[in-house]
Amino acid sequence: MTGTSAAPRVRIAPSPTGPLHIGTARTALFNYLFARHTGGTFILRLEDTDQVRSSIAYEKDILDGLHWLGLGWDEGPEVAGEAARGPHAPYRQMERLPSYAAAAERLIAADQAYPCFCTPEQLEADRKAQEAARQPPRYVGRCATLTPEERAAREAGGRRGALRFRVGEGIVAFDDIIRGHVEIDVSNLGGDFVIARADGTPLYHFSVVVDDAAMEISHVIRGEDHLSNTPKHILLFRALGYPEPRFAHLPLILNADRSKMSKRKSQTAVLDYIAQGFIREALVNYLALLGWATGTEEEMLSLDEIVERFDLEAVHKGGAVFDRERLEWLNGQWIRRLDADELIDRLRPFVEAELRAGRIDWMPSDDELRSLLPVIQERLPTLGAIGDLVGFLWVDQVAVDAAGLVPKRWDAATTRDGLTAARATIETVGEVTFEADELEPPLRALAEARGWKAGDLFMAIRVAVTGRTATPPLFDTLVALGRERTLQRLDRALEVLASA
RNA sequence: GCCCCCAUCGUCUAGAGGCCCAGGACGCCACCCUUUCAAGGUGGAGAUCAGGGGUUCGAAUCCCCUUGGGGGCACCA
Repeated sequence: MTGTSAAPRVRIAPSPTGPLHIGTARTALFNYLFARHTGGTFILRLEDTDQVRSSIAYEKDILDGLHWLGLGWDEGPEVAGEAARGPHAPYRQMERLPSYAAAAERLIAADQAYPCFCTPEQLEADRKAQEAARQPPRYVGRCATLTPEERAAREAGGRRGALRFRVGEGIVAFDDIIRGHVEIDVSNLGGDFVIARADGTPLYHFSVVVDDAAMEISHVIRGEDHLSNTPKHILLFRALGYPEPRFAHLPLILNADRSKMSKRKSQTAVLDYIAQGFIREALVNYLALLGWATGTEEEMLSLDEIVERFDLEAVHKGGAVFDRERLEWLNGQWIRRLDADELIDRLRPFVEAELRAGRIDWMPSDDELRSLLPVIQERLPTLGAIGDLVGFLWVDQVAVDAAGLVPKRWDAATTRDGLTAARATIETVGEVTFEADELEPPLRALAEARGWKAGDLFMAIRVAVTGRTATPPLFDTLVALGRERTLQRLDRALEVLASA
């Protein structure tokens, strides 16, 4: 156990082998929450020792995503011209190789680790045999008892061994902050495990321990998938003479079928959520409530409010299914809370995306967006829904077909009459000012005079000018469209009806 | 196969022995509002608290077993 009085030091240690995953974001969030709540330090470390799968592009995606979420770190790697921050730089494991080599030397000197010359083929054969015998996979220990002469002989042949850690015997116990007392017999660990590749690069179980010790991590808060591996880490902390941090294993985020959330079955990339128009307030709020609750009935909480209330010991043990519908609801709630300027700023990129995708023909001005806010703000489940909601305002022409133009209770002839009359009314009324309040009464009067249900007439107009049956309120929509374009679209619809 | 973890409405959860024949939210249904769609309001369906044993005057809450689910067991992280 570490000292209890010092401020906590926690870390998020993603490996840049893929885009920022929802699960990583949640783990980062909980570490951040714990650090901020306790006045501790939040550290970011990149675990890039898997050279084959790691890439700088993923690293950027992860860092950008965490920034986007508002989860700033106190200590972390240099990035984009910025110097590394914190007393334990560097924060990329591939830049810390000497420290692992030194730790490895100490273990070898103490005979707690030894080189293993087994080939991948041999290991694979062992595994197959164990599987056939219905035995759990485990390293058979072929190289555990090599004499110095035997080692020398193998090394003379130019072969370099991977480094294995001697697991020994006994039971490792620890008190997980979330799960309570956990005990595991090391005989179930699968035998002596590899801590460094033949090329000298460290493996996760090793580098994570060396770095957590070096960076004085006091609380290791991570996913439950690491629970079974924790004894390996504890063994290494002890062998290296380092104090053991406290552990807290978070429940997993699950697919709908309750398996660990995966790319195959769920949308896992944070960047994809961002691209669809989920906002950080909602994502953070939602993620915080996956596996943790305030104990009250409040559920819309800002990051700061969550920090205030967060309690690691109140985190659940059971996994939680990721429910996108609930996220969308929360997102809509948060969008409605955004003030005008903020919403416009956040909406702009999504309108630009519509333009790039060719779904609209020009870019509306900020003022135009602002004037639309009263009717769209409560209708956006995501920012990305903007195009679908009002994209028809920014296209040269909407697609309408004769059948679609005719309201359910009407026929083509009535629709023709209705639109013709409505056009005339709108043209007349709109001569002076073109406002929703001015347009509605005369059109209602028109419907009344002709014995039409106002809703039917409105629906015919709606489809004629927007090409859709579901839109924001009609008169606001006409105003947004403007008199000229409203009339043009009515004319166009009438032409379509005539030629049908 | 072995080890570990977990278990309250479909989902996220409240609940830390009596306030619970279980509360809230999402989703679903109905109604209200209403020109459509949303939003909002009101109401409803939905959990014998996985099952079975205990402990206790009393258990969703404590213990045990069973079942179910998940995770781990790489020269991945």
